[in-house]
Amino acid sequence: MSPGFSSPPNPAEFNAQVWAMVRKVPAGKVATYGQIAGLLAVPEGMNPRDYQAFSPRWVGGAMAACPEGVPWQRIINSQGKISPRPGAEEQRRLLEEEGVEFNARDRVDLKRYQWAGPEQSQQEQQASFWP
DNA sequence: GTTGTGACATCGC
DNA sequence: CGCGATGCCACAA
Repeated sequence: MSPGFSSPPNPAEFNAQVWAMVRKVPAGKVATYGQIAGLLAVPEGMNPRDYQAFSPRWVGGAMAACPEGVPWQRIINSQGKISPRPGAEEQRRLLEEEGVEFNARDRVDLKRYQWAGPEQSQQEQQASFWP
């Protein structure tokens, strides 16, 4: 089910921000939960340290309810692997179609495929596409 | 009221 | 570099 791990102050709004950020991730790139959480603004009145500690879970919770149109497949954990969940194979297949290479251990090289950020997303798209 | 668990992150070996 | 184990909060049984 959706545990919702510690609901953020405004779950609906937080989820919307997460989805918006995920939509900015270009094809062929991947982002980690913590990265997405870090790109989002910290809710007021909340200790950044706590936010950093739990926001990744909230991102996960948001992905659990991700609507259509959101490239949820590009969001993986900091280890560069797909979290063990039903549909993981589907996710991996989709990423491979986008050009993301998987290691022999079902792992992605984050140094190479991790999303640089929302500012450089446009450059990434129109600039050099990998050989 | 208590126990277990979760689309993660980080530290240690 | 890779893999295993631990911790955080809140909510469900």
